[in-house]
Amino acid sequence: MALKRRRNRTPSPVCPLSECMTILQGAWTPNIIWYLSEGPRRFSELQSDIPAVSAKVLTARLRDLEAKGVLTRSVRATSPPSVEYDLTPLGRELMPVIQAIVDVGYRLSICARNQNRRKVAQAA
Amino acid sequence: MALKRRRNRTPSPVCPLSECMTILQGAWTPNIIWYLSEGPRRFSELQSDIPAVSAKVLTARLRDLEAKGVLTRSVRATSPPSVEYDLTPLGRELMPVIQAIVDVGYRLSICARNQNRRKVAQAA
DNA sequence: CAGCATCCCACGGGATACTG
DNA sequence: CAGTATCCCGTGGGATGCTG
Repeated sequence: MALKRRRNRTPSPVCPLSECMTILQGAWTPNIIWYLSEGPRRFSELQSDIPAVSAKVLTARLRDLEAKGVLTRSVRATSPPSVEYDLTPLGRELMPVIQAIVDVGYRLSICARNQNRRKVAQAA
Repeated sequence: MALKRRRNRTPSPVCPLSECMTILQGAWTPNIIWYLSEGPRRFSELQSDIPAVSAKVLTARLRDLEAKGVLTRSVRATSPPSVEYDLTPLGRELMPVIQAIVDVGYRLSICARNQNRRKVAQAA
């Protein structure tokens, strides 16, 4: 940060506010939390909950969230191995946040649509 | 979407929930909204509010948010041109959301730190 | 002042194949 | 079942330089 040799790799400027947002970083993170809100779920269950996500990314996001204390990962050493993910109390506190985003997001998308319509009308 | 020729460019799988999150997409978006919450602000003011952001990105995010109806952009055709950005009512509704994320995020970071300490203790 | 334009890199994420 | 490994691409974003 002090000296920036050419083409600095910009390690992480990130002010405090952005840092907080990293909790919900990753396109699938909110969905994962959402589906876990109904109770603990196994890896494959999450995969069918969110079919579009790849195993790699699902693993990555789950590990991230685990490290952040949003959820817990418990391995059951059964013959077909099974792993269960569950929200921590703290993770559960994210629910209203996500819900709020969904709410406002929905109204914003409607608003944007209307504005587009208006623009089209003006253009005509 | 229907037929996927090899190496599909995966246009945008995005389930509804993720789509809502796109409002807050971009590392600097929450900060921009945050600093606008205290009232309308000019481009250069936002730049000094968030020194780490580049002009390019700031412009990009502002345009995005404008298109989404989160804020308005008003050009004042003065001799030193000045542009003011202001939150829309809808944009202002994002404030509690961001605040909530900050709150939970703060406690999560503390939690993570404690866990690290615990792990270090175990390792020792 | 408030931006575009250009270049270039890092990283998130998809696809596919393989493993304990 | 629940991943890991590899490869590859698109995009977000930083740096620098230029303009109305």
